[in-house]
Amino acid sequence: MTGPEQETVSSVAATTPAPTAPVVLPKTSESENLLKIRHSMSHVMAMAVQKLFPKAQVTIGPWTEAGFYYDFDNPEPFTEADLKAIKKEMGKIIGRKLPLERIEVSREEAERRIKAQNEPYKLEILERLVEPITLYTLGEQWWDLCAGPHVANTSELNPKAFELESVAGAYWRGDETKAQLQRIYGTAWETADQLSEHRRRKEEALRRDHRRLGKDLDLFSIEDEAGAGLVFWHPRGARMRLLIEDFWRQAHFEGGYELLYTPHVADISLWKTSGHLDFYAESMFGPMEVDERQYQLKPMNCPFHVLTYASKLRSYRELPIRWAELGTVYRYERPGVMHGLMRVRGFTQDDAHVFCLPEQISDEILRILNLTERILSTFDFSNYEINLSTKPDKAIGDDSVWELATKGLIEALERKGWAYKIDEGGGAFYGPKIDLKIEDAIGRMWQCSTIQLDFNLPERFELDYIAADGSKQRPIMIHRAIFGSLERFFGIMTENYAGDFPFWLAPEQIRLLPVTDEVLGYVEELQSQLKAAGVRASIDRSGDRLGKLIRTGEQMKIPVLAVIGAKEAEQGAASLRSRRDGDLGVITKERLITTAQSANQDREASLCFDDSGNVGE
RNA sequence: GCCGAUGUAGCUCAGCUGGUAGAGCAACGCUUUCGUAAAGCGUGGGUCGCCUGUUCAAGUCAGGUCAUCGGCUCCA
Repeated sequence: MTGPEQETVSSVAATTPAPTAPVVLPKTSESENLLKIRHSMSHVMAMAVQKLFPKAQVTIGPWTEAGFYYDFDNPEPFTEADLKAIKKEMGKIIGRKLPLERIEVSREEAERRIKAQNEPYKLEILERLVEPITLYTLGEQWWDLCAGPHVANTSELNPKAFELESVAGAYWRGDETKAQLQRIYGTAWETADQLSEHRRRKEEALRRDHRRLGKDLDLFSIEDEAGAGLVFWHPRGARMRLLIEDFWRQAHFEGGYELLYTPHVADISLWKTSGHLDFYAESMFGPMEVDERQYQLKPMNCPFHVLTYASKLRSYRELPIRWAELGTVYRYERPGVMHGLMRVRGFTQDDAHVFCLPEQISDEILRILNLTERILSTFDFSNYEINLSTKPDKAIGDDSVWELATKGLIEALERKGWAYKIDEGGGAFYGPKIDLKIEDAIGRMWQCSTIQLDFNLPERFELDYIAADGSKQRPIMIHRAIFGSLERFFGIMTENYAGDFPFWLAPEQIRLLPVTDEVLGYVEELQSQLKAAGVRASIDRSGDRLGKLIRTGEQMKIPVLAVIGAKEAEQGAASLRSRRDGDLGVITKERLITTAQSANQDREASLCFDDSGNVGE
């Protein structure tokens, strides 16, 4: 468990950030200067590439949040060594203090200049440009079609504040049927300090990578032999998942839901009826034949919940019906797209469906928003970005239904008091939706939760209920997921906490560290008492010295390490060291047990003792 | 699926232009019974992702395949 790699990892974790003034990284979108730098830097790179690789044709080269990239069509892919050479050439160009000049040209003039250079992609770009057509020269020789803005001279570019980061394939115009280009990614800043801060952040993201932590903390694995995108939950990860699921179930029961279990496969006719076979087939595992019937592994849970609804006659008095399920689904993902727990082929949705009356929409959505907030905030996600997506051009259902439903969503958001953006026409063909993104500890946004109205499935399965007047009516169906995918959420949460899980969620909460073998009897007694109280306590029996026991415990990010030597054993106590809060002092075992127990009950992030009642010094 | 890179012990990695594998940590054993981030010594452990080919000889070369990583595309 302890490799050289881990040493780096844990020493980063152990050292508090340097107390020097923090470098604030400006965003391209906020800094005109940075935007110019990056724009110009991409031109400098393109010029460097064309000098070193005369056959390279240029395409586009925009700025990004952390830098810039440029796509080239080059007969040979660029290598790492090429990047070094390109960077060196860029340094030379910058050193020559070349002016960048904006020139406005006629379409004909631009075309003439491009043809002279034999740049077919530029010609294609030109076709789509509207006047005024501008180009920027870089020195005497080189120019590119560009709207700008740019720095006035390469002397404004800091040769110590940029780096070429990677090379990757990219399609022309992002279309996979078009030519594959070579994209070179770079990062560029105003100062060298900003560049090193950018590097530090990249390392920080690496340190938090759930794939790394999943391995180091022994939470899960993905096994080649079983196949890509299929997750094995190890005992420690499984324990955490169970805690998450238990909390989720409790929250759902309290939130007025009932839970369902449905099969993993069903006769393929179900997927014909639902329409998935028509519009979702390429994301589905192929069918399997059993007893001359075709069965289909489920990519979604909804048809099962719909069938459950349809299993008997429903009255309006029953509505709203709220059913949730932790349903494991399988989806075909193309090779090469899998990514740790974030993108897999088998995952568990925290899926729920609400069947309700049209006039109940707003109440039900509000109820879902409240439950969503409750569940996400328990994992310390409390900054949200909300999108409301409305009717697209191609849609089913009457305008009046869409209007009613969209109004219901807006009303719920207003009642909740949450700010939201409207994505006009961004809804699914079968109904409007609300998507919610959460912000993690290092400012990244992740979309997990989604609430979608569905006018399609009730229609296809001819769902109905008996209304007050005795007539048959179609219910409104709402799909919603809060975690989205349990696997993916687990990955996001792991990165959010950087593996330093809150006390209640940690797979191993308290590790007892015997200073000598003499105290093992007492340590074992304490462990079984903690376990009896539902606290996940373990004993480090390695026989290593205390320093090593602590080191190992910290590396495994155990929330509480309990040092027990002769003194503590005699006092019936433990000397506690909290990963989050440092030394907690010597605490009697009774207090430790009750405090840990209530911390579990209240889902606390750490153990908290007030000062009274500590044992001696 | 596409472009590029990678795949050697449980982990992290070394192994030059082909001559049947090494280190550190981990594991195990012995000694040490130790007080808040690594005690000492020793032992075991790999058909070098998999298949096929070239060669007297393949971890090393070639082809295929699977997986992983960085992207593209797609998406929970």
